[in-house]
Amino acid sequence: MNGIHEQLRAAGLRVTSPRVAVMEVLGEAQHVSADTVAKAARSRTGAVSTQAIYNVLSDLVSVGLVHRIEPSGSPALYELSTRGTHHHLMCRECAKVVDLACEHGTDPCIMPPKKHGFSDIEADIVFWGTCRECRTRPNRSTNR
Amino acid sequence: MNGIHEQLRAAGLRVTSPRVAVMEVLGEAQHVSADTVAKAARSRTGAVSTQAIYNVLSDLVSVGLVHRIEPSGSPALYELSTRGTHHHLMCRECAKVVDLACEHGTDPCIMPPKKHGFSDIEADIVFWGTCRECRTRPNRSTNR
DNA sequence: TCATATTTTGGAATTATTCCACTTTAGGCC
DNA sequence: GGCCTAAAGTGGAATAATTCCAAAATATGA
Repeated sequence: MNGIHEQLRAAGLRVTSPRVAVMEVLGEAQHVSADTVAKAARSRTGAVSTQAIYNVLSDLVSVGLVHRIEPSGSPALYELSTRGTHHHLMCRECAKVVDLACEHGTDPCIMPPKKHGFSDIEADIVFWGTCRECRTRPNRSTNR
Repeated sequence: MNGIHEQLRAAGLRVTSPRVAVMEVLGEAQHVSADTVAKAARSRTGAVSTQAIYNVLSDLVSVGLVHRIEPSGSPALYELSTRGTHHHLMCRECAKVVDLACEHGTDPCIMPPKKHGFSDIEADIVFWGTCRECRTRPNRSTNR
């Protein structure tokens, strides 16, 4: 019934409460930071060490259950891999994130033309822009 | 004669020794970290504060003279914008960087299909892979 | 040459993440 | 059902990259 236990098992991971809590949190929120995951997991399980959160997230990413987005300058964000491949569009000013299907076909956008001897190539593309709200907000400060 | 002074002026920036030093450093090296820039600038100009390096790099990026690459998990890298638009292929293990022309035409790879109300959209695509040297190195440790 | 806005300095603070040594726990086994 | 052992978690300190702040220095243009 509870798919999380089975997913963990299938991935060769032991079922522990931090892991279950993190999976549950990620099931309810999209692209969240480690810190956000930690808070949400704690309000669910009680005490969970920060280290455990990072370990769990790292393990889940390793086995492919979770996807890590690492936007420039912002802390890494995590989401369940089950949502399918997509990229992200992020506001430079308020860090809002919009999911973005790659509509230019499949490979071209995510595979580089020449491999240069590299293997296992992948790309997470984060597009940066300024969202409407930020753009039209009255007195916003310039960039520095 | 010295294009750097003029480039700075044209961009509306005052000509200061940290700025000139940083521009010179970037003229000789590709995709270097702030720390590397700092060391190289110091060996050229004498003392330059870390803060100045960050300020200068940030200013140069703002006016478009310098391009910042922000690979996931690694410190930001900087390079002169004059080298034209290209993306990067980086080794997960040794952080080696290969320049990569986008050969799938121009727009498709760097513009998202729908703007979702965002403006000034851009993307720096960093492809990740494992380079030949790392892949064939004998006893490399697994990922955690 | 001077005034002033812009830059730089130095030092401390932050943020995100990782390291380390020790304790706890999940899950196979008798 | 209760051990055993490897796997996972804890707590606390450490690190790395970057930013904040207030004071001192300096580039420019009037």
